[in-house]
Amino acid sequence: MRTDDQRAAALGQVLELALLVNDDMTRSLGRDGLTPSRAHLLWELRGRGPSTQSVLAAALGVSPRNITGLVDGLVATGFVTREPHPTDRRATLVSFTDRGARTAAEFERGQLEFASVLFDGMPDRRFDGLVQGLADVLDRLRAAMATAEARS
Amino acid sequence: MRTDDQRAAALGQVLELALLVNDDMTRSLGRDGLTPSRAHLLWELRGRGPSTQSVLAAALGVSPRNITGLVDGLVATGFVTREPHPTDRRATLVSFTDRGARTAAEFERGQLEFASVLFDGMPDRRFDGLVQGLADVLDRLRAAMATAEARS
DNA sequence: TATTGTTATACTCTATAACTATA
DNA sequence: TATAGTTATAGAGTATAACAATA
Repeated sequence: MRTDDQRAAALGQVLELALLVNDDMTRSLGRDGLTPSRAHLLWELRGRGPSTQSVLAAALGVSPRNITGLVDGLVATGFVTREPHPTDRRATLVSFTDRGARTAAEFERGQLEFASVLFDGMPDRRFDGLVQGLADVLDRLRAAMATAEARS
Repeated sequence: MRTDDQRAAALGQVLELALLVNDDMTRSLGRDGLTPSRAHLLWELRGRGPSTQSVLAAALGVSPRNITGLVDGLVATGFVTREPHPTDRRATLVSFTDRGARTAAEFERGQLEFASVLFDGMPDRRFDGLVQGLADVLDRLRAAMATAEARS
């Protein structure tokens, strides 16, 4: 049987992992002149192609006002442009600049490198145990957050 | 041999875990009227007892100016007080109010509950595999961030 | 001269509410 | 009447730099 101590230690691992992953990501993005929120917008844009701000607001789960600010920042730093929407004169289309498209494409390369750091040379058995354990924990966490969401 | 796809999927799990843990924590703290940064300050205070702001700045790894703001917020919301330092008239001691001490003590209870959500009913073999995998990944991540730190 | 914490200034992320232009 | 995006306002976290009081 597992002791409370063992569970607390495992939780500590999970919390530290979340912290370190966050820090690593923030630093890496900072080297590209990006913040996590702006990078998230680029990521969504990469998956959707040119998008209106209201679509981006829904995708990121933030207010329209906030999207105005994020796009302002990304325009000022040369990652995206605002173009008139071809048929709806109320809307604007946010599109990549060359630099923005290049940067977003490199997110994938960055992820491969990060996967190397985390998993290269790890024995298969341990890797498999990790993957199964994470799948289980993620299921529990998703379920817990869904019920918390529903209750609110 | 592991494929790139398997590694990418495992990385996706790690990133999602970091995201969900962060969100869950932020929501839970919000219910107590706290932000992550303010909660972090309370956590350090709990481990150290009454502390000067400069000690807290070093503990949180943020600027002294930032600590002024965090303590301002925690004083305004009734979690801590500023007291004169008994021997150094430049410094102030940040101490818990009753409410702050109670809240910080409940962080531990909250962690036990969170551990329950993540691990209750998980087969021992899977739990052990998860713990070993996390230990390995954490070692790699700490090492990578330490060398990145040293290089900068 | 060095340290502690403040004020001054600035940038980012976030929100709600009011408003304009357009559908 | 509803939608898209803006301005207005506000709060929180973060930083550097200048400064006052004290060591």
